[in-house]
Amino acid sequence: MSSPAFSEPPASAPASKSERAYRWIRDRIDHHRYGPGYRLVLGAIADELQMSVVPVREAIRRLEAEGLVTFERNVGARVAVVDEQEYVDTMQTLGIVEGTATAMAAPLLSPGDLRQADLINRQMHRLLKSFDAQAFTALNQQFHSILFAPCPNKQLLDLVDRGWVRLSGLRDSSFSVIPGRAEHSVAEHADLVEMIRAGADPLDIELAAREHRWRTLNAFLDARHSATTNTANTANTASPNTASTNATTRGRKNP
Amino acid sequence: MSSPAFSEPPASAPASKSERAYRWIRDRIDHHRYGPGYRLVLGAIADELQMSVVPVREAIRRLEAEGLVTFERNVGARVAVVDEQEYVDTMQTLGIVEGTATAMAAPLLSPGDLRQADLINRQMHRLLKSFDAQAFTALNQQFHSILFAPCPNKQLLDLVDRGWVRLSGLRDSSFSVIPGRAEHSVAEHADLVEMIRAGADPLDIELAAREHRWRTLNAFLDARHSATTNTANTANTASPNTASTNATTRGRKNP
DNA sequence: ACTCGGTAGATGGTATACGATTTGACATAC
DNA sequence: GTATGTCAAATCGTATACCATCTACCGAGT
Repeated sequence: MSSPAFSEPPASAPASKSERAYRWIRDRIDHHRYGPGYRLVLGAIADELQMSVVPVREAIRRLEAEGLVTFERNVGARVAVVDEQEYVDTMQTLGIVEGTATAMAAPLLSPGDLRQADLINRQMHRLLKSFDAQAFTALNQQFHSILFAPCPNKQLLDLVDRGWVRLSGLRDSSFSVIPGRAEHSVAEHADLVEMIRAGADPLDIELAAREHRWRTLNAFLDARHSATTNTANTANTASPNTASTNATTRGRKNP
Repeated sequence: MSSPAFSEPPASAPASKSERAYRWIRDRIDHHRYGPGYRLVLGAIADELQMSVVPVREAIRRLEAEGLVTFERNVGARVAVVDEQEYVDTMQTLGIVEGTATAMAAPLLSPGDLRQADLINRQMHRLLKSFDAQAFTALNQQFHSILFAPCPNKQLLDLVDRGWVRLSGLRDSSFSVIPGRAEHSVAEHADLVEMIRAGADPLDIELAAREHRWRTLNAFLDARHSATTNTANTANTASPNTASTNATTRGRKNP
């Protein structure tokens, strides 16, 4: 009864195929395997996952509703392209909801949590020398996740989560594109933790967290507008997606 | 309820069936034809809309992703039941995003817009005598919609919209359950418009709008906790859904 | 009476099949 | 050389069919 040939699917959690498809696609989007603009072809995905197109369609509907993919009738779905305007909007919105979530979570954070956050920030500080945007971004998310995790409002946490996911398409580049932003970010992190530890007014914490994110946004916009011609090249070296994006935006096929 | 500018398909091309199914179901949820807990049976809906179940399934996936319906594998979908905790969370979240949206929109409001808002609030004031929760709520939404409509952040507007939709299941009862809340609400509306007209600090506007909503929430919670036994009856007379909800929660069929 | 177990019907899950639409390319005319 | 028309391939949209699973009901055993 241990492991006969039959009854291969794990009896414990037989997730539906559409669920599997959803997770599979989402995973590839999250991990940048499918960059912005990548065409999601039903048949191909179904084939690769060894299922029919129907579950894949449903998965894509969900992703569409979540704003992760765009959809055009009779043409198909592609990973949502985050243009500058959307990036700005999302970043702004994330600042708002994350700020409030952090403020709501602040009184519920244990000393251990705060120490953990400090630890991560210290790691980020060390990373400043041999700078690795990928790793830095990952730590950044960890840091903030700790701070807003105890927020009792599930809705709000969900929104924060979605904001992060939406940005995942190009958030690597944020730090790499903006000179000096990473250093400031680390310093602001330390301040934020200190405020929480000191039991500051929730509204102050909220605004501090919000401003922290908005400053990154503003730095991005400044850098973008001052050096318009140069940015393209910088972005190219930082994110390997750019090339494929350009290639896939025009034609119908994926490379 | 009515989504903002985007997500409106060009009228020229006939909408896909899954799109039609989506709108059809969503409309019934918005208009309380399908109350919380109502079972959405694929076959029945497909039959009524004269299509196969496949498009209906996709529509339900979208609704699921939007949080309007809950789903259980091999059992089916039902209109999301908003329990007290969810109501609180949603109301709180709505206060946050709506507050910021209102603040962002404030400098972009024309004198005409403000007059329009005033007009609606005056109507609400008149309604206070012959009180009609349904109408009052509708006007309330109109009022706030005017105030946050020019907010340039589409993401944020989308979140506000979703918040309103999520609450539509029981927001009628908010005003009817809470004694005196409607009066205060009208007064706060007037204050809010005046602040905007005077060009107040955006942060002040934001917090005023937020507090306005949170006060409704707090009033609801107070009323709920002080008179636990009585509230149930009041709610019953206000919302006809309650009976059917109880009936459908246990069994699998809808009445 | 109560519980357990089995069975039938209802409903969801998925595969397959076929029609509809779009796209890209090639050929032809100007 | 450019524009336009035609066609085939790719892909999406939907219907139908069939299997899997759940629920409700009913009868046997205690």
